[in-house]
Amino acid sequence: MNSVLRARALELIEARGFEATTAEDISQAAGISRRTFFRYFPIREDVLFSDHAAYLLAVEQRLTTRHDEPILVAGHALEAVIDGYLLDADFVRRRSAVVRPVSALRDREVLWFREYQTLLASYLSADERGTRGAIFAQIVAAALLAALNQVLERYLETPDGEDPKALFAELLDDIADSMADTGLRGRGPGPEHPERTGVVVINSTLSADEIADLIDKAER
Amino acid sequence: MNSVLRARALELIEARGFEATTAEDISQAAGISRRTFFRYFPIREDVLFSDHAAYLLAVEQRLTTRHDEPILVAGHALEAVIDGYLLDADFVRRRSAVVRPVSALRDREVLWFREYQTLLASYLSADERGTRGAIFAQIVAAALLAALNQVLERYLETPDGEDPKALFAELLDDIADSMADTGLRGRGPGPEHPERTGVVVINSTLSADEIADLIDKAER
DNA sequence: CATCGGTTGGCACTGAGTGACAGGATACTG
DNA sequence: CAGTATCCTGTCACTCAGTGCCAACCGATG
Repeated sequence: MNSVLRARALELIEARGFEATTAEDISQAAGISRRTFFRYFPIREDVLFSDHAAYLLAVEQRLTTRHDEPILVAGHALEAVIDGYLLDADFVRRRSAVVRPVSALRDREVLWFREYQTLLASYLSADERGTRGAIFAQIVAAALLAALNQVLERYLETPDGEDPKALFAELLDDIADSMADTGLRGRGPGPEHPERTGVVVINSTLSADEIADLIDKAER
Repeated sequence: MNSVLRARALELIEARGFEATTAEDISQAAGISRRTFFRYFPIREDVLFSDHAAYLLAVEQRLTTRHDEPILVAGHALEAVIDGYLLDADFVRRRSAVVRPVSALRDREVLWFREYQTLLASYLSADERGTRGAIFAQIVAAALLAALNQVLERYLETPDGEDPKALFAELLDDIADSMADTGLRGRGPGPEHPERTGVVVINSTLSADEIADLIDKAER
């Protein structure tokens, strides 16, 4: 039923536009009563976004069935959404065409993506101690979701573009790398491993000796 | 008027709760008609968020009146929001108390923050070439907004906590640093400054000599 | 058959949001 | 000053989202 409603709704909206398609219209087209429609979708806009509820479950699932660097686990979990989009490519493309021009729908979509973000953030902050950890978890989650969002958007607007999963994997790597070397660290910036020394040399065309020299000069 | 409405609305909502406060109630309390109320706030929830429209302008302003590393400019611009919160601390605290338990209001707030994000993203991607630049702009904007959001949230829940501007500055630094050394770069990862050499030493208790030694060994 | 939990439909109601129109205030012009 | 254009407000009427309530129905189970 759920998916019947979704299909009928999309057809009607494609034909008449979203604002001109009432809950009554959709229910009628699907052969149910208006009242029942609102039992399936307490918010009218969500007829078009029922898939996200499923993806959300899938993401949550994947968070628990993998053990690795937390950011990578989170990223891998998010791929469930890409998988969903790929499987349902036809629907998802048509949807995006009707969502884009309607602010109420765009807003609703943003809020769905927000769900993923809070899910990831709570996962990422689970094994982080202290306030800073929770903050960084939110930041990383936001970055991951922005990446996912961009990947999906690009996939939708250029059907024959880059492979979305590959692009996402690439972005995920970049994000994970970024977070690895700075204050945006999982286990807090330093105090827990005070004796550790890390050295990063970027884009160097210099020899080790010359670098050592630079360090000498920079020391204070 | 605008601010009168805001004040009356907050009082009523504090007293009866949001769902039980109709647009009619608010308009009446402010001495205007319901119709006029909707002229000020096409969406009822926005009575409580009128300040964001102003902040948004301030942020946009600041984006143009500073020249520096783009991420830092963006961060500096966002501080306008913190300034606003600090100036209007009383209102903003009472608001947060009524917003937190009401999902419709939380959602609306999320969408306001989304506005900042798209604003920053479009600024950040302005001088970025190519697809990658636009993607990274979105990611960075999302990270900055998550940071701002966390800062404000923490400020609201613990009145006597850390200085929000200081905390934000710190997070901004972290984010800017993260982006500086990896693929998440503004002007592309490296090729434009191939001769630059950067060295970062983290949490070192070692001397410069010992570090130079490490580099030697790591060299391949 | 009886009945019991879950789903549906019908009905009525509240309240958000909007279009149309009619004053009323204000400012500008000669 | 009178005349007029402009903007703001209130009134009325309407559509439609969303919800509570109750009655009917359906399938399973004893």
